[in-house]
This record gives sequence, C-alpha cells and structure tokens, in this order.
Amino acid sequence: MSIRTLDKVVKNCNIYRMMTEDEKRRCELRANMFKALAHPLRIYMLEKLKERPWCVCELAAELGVDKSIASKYLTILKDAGLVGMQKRGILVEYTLTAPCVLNLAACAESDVLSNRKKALLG
Amino acid sequence: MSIRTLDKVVKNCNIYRMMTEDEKRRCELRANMFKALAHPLRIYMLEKLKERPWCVCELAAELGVDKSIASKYLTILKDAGLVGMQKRGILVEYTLTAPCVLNLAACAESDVLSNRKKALLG
DNA sequence: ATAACTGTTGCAAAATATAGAAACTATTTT
DNA sequence: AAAATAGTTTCTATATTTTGCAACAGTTAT
Repeated sequence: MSIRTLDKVVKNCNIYRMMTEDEKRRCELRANMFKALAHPLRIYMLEKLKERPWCVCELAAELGVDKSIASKYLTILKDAGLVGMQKRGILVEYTLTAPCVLNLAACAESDVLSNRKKALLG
Repeated sequence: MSIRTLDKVVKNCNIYRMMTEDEKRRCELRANMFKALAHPLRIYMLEKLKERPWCVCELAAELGVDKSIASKYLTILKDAGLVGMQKRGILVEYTLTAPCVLNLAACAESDVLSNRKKALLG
C-alpha cells in the first residue's frame, strides 16, 4: 500500500486492533499512580516520607498548608498504593510503602531533563 | 515536649522549615513529568512507541481517537521530554526518548499493586 | 491547478482537580 | 465533664484538563 493512504486504510479496514480489556485496565492503573504523583507537594511529601514516618500535622507544617489539604494529599497517595497509614495514639503515622516511585522520579532529572533541554534548544 | 502540642509548636515556632527554591523547582519538574504520564492512552502510546516509531495517524487509529487528540497527546509527551519527533516526508514520526519511564511504570504492578490490594482488604 | 492526505491549532463545552473554610469524629488532657 | 488536639469529610468556588469539531497549513499525487 502507498504511504499516503494510511487514513483511508485506517477508516475502512481493521488492521489496527482495539485495546484489550486487560491492556485498558493496566494502563488505567498506571495512569492512576501517575495522577497521584502529578503534584509538586505530593512529590515533596513522598521525599519526606522516605526519611522517616510523619504524622499529618507535621507534614502540613512542613509543606505550609492546612492540615485538611495535607490529609487529602495523603489519602490520594494511599489510594494509589504509594503510602500506608497506622494510628499511633492520637496521631496518624504515614509511611512510604513504594520506595521505587522515588527512584523513578530521578528519571526526571536524567533522560527527561536532557530531552527537554534539547527540545528547547533545537 | 508533649505530643499533643504539635499544632501549637508548629504555629508559634519555626522548627518546620520552608521549601527551598531548588526543592520547589525539582518537585515541580517531577510533577510535570508525572502529569504527562497521568492518562491511560498516553501510557498506551508510550508502550507502542517502545516497540518502534509510529506516526500520528497510526497511533490515532490504534487508540481509536481522532488524530487531533493523538497529536495533542504527543505534544504533551514531547513537552515533557518523553518522546521526540522527526518529519519523514508527509508523515511525522514520533520516537520514545526516555525509556526509563516505562521501567518505572512497571513499579505500578509490583509494589504499588500489592499495596492497593492490602488497602482494599484491610 | 486541483484534490487527497497528514498533522497542528483554535475554540467552546464538559469533566476533573484543587484550595480554603467549616463542620465533624475521635482521642487525650485537665 | 469540658477543653484541646489530630485528623477526616463536606461544601463551594476556582482553575486546569479533556474532548470533539472545525479550520488551517504543508506535502504529495493526479
């Protein structure tokens, strides 16, 4: 087939297959994890939690936000499977349960950052 | 200090420091990368681009979306430094430039997924 | 020149995410 | 019992994303 008939081929035939349900689920799962990570302060929270467990009000103070905000961020991270919580008396202690996400965050400073520089320059 | 005076300490003193400008920038950069990844179809695109270069209309067909949508997704991924593009005659060929992001996506199926199961059960 | 094709951009509507304050629960101290 | 503290939830306003369509620009074939 000629290279200039791609759109027509695409519309009339089905050489392009649909996503399977499994693929759909997997991509949604991954996207959900990334969505939880898509906020600067939630990233910062995870970096703090890498050092040691923190309670909500400590993190709220460290981030300079209301405790309701900090609590919501932590809920989002927990639902994404990135942190865990445990009641300790009056406090609620959050801990990092998926340290791998921070290793991968370093990816942003290597490959990705140099790509962006290239993109800006050229 | 007693454990129940945390809030007061937080409000009156400054044992909790502000984020530095450097930390702010780093967290924003990482969050931006994750924002680009925070969409199921963009994840799927990256998986396809891992196999080989694709042009826009092929990816649009594979994903089952309008080419304008596919083009916008690819622009987002490019701005984030995750893919690169190159004109080839009438076609625009996109390639994966930061393969590390897919390794880290696998993180979602190991640590993270098991954490979410635990969270749902317990 | 005209027509067909690839890709990007602009626009408006719909959907989603965020922030801030207040209300609420539960625990601990007095 | 009453007051203070830690944390979650609810509500509303605002901001950001996403989507779908149409218009547009550039390239190639007829």
